[in-house]
Amino acid sequence: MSQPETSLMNRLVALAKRRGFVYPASEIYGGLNGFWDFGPLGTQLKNNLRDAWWHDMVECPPIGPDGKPVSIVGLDSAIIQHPQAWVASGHVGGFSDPMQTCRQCKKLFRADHVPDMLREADWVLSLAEEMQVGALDTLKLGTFLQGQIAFDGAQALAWARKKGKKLAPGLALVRNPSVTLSWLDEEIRSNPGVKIPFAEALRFVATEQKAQTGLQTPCPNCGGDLTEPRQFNLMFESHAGAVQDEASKVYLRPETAQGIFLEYKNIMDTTRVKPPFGVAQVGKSFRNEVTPRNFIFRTREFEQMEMEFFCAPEDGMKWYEYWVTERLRWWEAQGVKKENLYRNVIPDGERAFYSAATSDIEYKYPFTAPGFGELEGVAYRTDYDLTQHMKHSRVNLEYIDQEQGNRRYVPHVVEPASGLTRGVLVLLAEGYRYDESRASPEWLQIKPSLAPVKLGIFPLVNKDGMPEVAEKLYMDLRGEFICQYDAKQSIGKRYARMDETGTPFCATIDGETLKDQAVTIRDRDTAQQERVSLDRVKEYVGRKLKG
RNA sequence: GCGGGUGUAGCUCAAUGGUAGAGCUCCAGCCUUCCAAGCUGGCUACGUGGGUUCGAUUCCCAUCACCCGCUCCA
Repeated sequence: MSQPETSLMNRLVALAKRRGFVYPASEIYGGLNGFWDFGPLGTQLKNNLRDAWWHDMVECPPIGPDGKPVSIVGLDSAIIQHPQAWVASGHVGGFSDPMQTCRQCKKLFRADHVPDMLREADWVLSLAEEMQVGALDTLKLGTFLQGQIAFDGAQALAWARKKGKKLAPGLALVRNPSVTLSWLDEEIRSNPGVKIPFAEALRFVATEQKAQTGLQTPCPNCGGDLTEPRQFNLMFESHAGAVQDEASKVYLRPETAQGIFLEYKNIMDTTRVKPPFGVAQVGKSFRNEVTPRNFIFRTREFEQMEMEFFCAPEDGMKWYEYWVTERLRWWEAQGVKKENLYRNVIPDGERAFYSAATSDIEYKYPFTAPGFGELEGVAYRTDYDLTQHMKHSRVNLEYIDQEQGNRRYVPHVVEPASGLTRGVLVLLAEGYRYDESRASPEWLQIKPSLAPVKLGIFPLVNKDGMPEVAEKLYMDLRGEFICQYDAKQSIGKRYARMDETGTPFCATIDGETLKDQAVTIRDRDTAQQERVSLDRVKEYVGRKLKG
């Protein structure tokens, strides 16, 4: 079927605004980068998704591998916690990533990624290759070992001198031959026949040449000069109390997870849970993202649905696999098509340092398609968090398992961390339909139980006693599920309005109703109608909402 | 943060150095017996701040927001 000219994302943003799902925050003041407001329908949709998650996590958790329901309790911790908590979690140190920009090509890099990127940079590799080729005759230079370039120091030295300066693994040599050559001299003298790993050479040069020559680390992209690393603190800061000094500084949480670890002991002491068990929390988090982008995909204020699952160390991987599978299944159950979901297993080296295994559950967003973008991360965090908080707080967080002869251990943690804000985007993108054969070409196919409005109630025409019957039906049902009474304009227009907001059912009172006490119920997806007697509408819709 | 693009009504667009139109939406009324029908009327806009000019929505500068790319990330 034909699609309109504007991109799917543009149409989604327009529809979201037109129908009151999502507005730009502070729009009358020109907006604020990275912030969005949820309108009446968007709030309802978000709450419905949140409630579904809460129900399936806390109120009625899934069945575990042993055939019994897993044990999960809920929590709502403060957004602002003791500043030390963020030191312990690593956010104060690790979350403020130093970034560098290239003065030539203007690209931005995380400073700690630069060495790795350099190792694989095209211009470095091509220089290495050149060196290798030149070496074949006489020097036997350059071998590739596990992605690293190692070279024989003495031969590299000779080769470099012969060539003048162009020696690559010593990328270093290219940029500052004298410093590196003298370093090589030293290394070779003290240790003849040494093989010098590329990364080591690089690290040396990064510090040495900077100290001696003022030259900065080269750019992985073009070889140009990078700026000094600049601190980007991703955490929002505020002050607790009226006095704004260093001592009163606090942070808005960048993730909800830590609140769970902080309350771990209290929950253990008061609620009779024991490993394996989970603690679930939904709430706002804040990050000063470098680049908020893509509508509500990356925002500076966002909402997370996180669950920390505590288990014995030896069971960590088992539960990790369990939760990856379970979470994929859950998103499918919310109406997300299997082919639009993807499990991205994060490889070694790309994971957070504390994680022994991580899988991202990714969705084929309109702006990533045909690729995928993150929706939820399932991380096996080992005992990192609890151990850190033990160190910093000096409170013992070990579990003593009396069923295993008073065995002591720090529980391991598997964390399914989902973006609620992103989930709403997924529901909108997944539900968006464009079909020119319909009177309402644009409509939202949202799972009925998640739809903001469940039932539209219309008198076919605004006379002959129909409004009275419709109003009575509305009064009867408004306590059961969210209904909308609408008597304005033509019936087709009212159906179309409901289609755009994703309302799954519309009950219409027509001329026959007065005789047979029945209404037609129109299905959003098929536009088919079914005649249902007035006293059975509640049961009929209620049943459909469950299905 | 860098580069590129865009900014006129709720949405999609137009015109113009002399303060702006259309379609759809929305609201009110009439009408209307099942898929955005019709008639009448109504509300609503030049992102913001400077500069040039007699006069700026239009030209220039800055800024803000959004989109694309780099990068980051739940």
